[in-house]
Amino acid sequence: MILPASFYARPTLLVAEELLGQYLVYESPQGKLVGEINEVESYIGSDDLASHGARGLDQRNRIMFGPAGFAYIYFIYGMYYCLNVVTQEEHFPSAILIRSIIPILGTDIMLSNRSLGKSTKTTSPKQLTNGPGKVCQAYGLTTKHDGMPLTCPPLYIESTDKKITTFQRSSRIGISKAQEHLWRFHY
DNA sequence: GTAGTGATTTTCT
DNA sequence: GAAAATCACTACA
Repeated sequence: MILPASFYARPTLLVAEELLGQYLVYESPQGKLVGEINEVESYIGSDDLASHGARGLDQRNRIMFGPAGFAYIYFIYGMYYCLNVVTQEEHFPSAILIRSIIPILGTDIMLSNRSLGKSTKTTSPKQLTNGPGKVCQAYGLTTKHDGMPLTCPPLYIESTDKKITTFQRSSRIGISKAQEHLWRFHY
């Protein structure tokens, strides 16, 4: 079953925890892609200095201030995109960054999307989508998908009835601020 | 195996 | 002008 908007319209840390083990599905032009979410990070409120929402509403982060259940995709480091899921109520900046997934279906499509022409040695199937930039590249997601709903095809998260109870918490990756928050969940 | 660094562009100061 | 929610390549152990 597709997770409804009401699932996302709850406290961000709770949603992040329950997203582990669910399937991120994208019915791409090339075919259906499915992956199990195994790493997420939360970005919550205007007090979270590591969050784009901390500096107030602007052109890039406006989706974070919108209602729950939408995709927030932004461009970073000149070459990568990151996919977030917007949570909680409208006007409150909060989102969950999908950091890593395990490919389930459409692995060949993901591989061709990533088109790693050079090094096939260091790229094992496990490393295909084990980073936020890689997930977007494998799924073919760009800022064209920014603000797209996650509650209906082609892009949505499928509930697996699986509840991950053994996961780890740690500080977030790739940021320099607010590292005291253990808002990264993975297993 | 780990450690260090270049790529590249959007956005804010 | 500088930093950024990253990744892959190179060098060295």
